[in-house]
Amino acid sequence: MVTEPRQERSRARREALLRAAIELLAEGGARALTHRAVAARAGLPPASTTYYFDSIQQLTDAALELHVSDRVAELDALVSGALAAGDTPDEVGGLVATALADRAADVIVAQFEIYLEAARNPALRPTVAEALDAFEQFAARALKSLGARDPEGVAPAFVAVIDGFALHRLARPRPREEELASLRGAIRALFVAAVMSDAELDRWSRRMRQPPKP
Amino acid sequence: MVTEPRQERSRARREALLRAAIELLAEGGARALTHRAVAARAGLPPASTTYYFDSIQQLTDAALELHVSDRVAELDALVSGALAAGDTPDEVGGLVATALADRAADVIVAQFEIYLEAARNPALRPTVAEALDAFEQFAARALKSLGARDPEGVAPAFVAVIDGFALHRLARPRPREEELASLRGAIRALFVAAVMSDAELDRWSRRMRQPPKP
DNA sequence: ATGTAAGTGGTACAAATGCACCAGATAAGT
DNA sequence: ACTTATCTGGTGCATTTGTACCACTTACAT
Repeated sequence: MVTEPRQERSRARREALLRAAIELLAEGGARALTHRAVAARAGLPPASTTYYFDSIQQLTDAALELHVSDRVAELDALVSGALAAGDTPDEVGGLVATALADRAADVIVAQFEIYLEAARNPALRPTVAEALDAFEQFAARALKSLGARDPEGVAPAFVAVIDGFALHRLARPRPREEELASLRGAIRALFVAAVMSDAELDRWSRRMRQPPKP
Repeated sequence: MVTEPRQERSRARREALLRAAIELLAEGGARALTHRAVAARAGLPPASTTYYFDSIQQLTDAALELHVSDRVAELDALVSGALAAGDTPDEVGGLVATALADRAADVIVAQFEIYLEAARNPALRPTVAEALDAFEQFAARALKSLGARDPEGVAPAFVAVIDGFALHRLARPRPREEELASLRGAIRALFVAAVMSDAELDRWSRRMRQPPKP
């Protein structure tokens, strides 16, 4: 068992190891997360990893948790900024879309690695759930301030579409303008649907062509 | 260099190794993909992996490609089925949403591992891009048959929201009904926006409350 | 049928990896 | 100042891993 560091320099070293781990994870996937590689990336002796963490799994988990809390803080600033800077809903949506589309790839890769790891390791779920809930609360806050009828109900879709776009962007980069147009369109679609009443949605839904029978 | 198998039994063995690799990838991530583990899972001797593949990386890539083509075939059947079975757009959307939400977790995990691997290994990009394009073409086909104004333009958002929901479901499982309601709502929002004209969208957009200045 | 290419299964081994250990240095509490 | 807990950096080792090797069997073309 390893206890939390009591000295400042030590705390900094521990954190350096975690950030090095995140970098390696983003660059090379879980395979790249070895004691030696993490220590080397952090510029620390090989044994430092085993001093601060009982196992490589524990190191990984701790790194994921740190990254998650970083992302929550980042989004907090982003949403506040967009709401303060944007004059119209489309502008706010555009600002958020741009900021999210411009995130560094390795940050996103690491975040998604965490989601996947949480899928197999339930011990990580509470941390991830907290982050996802936080993301959705930010979205709900923004949606509410724009007059959405059911901010909490729409928020998950909002976060989902953003992460979905990010995931696809990693795997198949598209021209930035095309990507942004798509993302803005999706955000606007969710915005509009969020302010429509059920009856109005139904009315529009009925305007769609019926699927042709083969 | 390893050539394609000439004998049927051999081809089957190669494929068994690839499917075993996908299983292991879903269960334990990239760390779990070792020669021995793959061979053991496939019930084959340890050396079979080195006979069929030059390196573990090549094995991994081949496995990812196989999985991708499986998913494309699966979606083909799904979309055709939903379009044939659903009477209204909401029904079609509901059918698709349900089928997608009910996919086995390990299938989705493997798929997303592939996206992330493509982010770091550009050699995989063409394969993944092909799959994403195929997904979007299916979506565009469905959207078009429902009367969307710009099916190709909306399709990426459609696929993004579906994958986004899937990703979040892995990391933070929610009650099935809640999840389905969210997903159906998002799909309906994209449907409705897809049949609205730009002018109509603008009109609705203007109905939103302006963000309050702090 | 028979020679050759393809496939099989077992073993071997160098390298990498996770983790343990420990002697000395450093900081914190008294 | 002194003592104790914490931290550091180096080395050692058992396991696991990737890959090479090879004797043997099976399938296929001639």
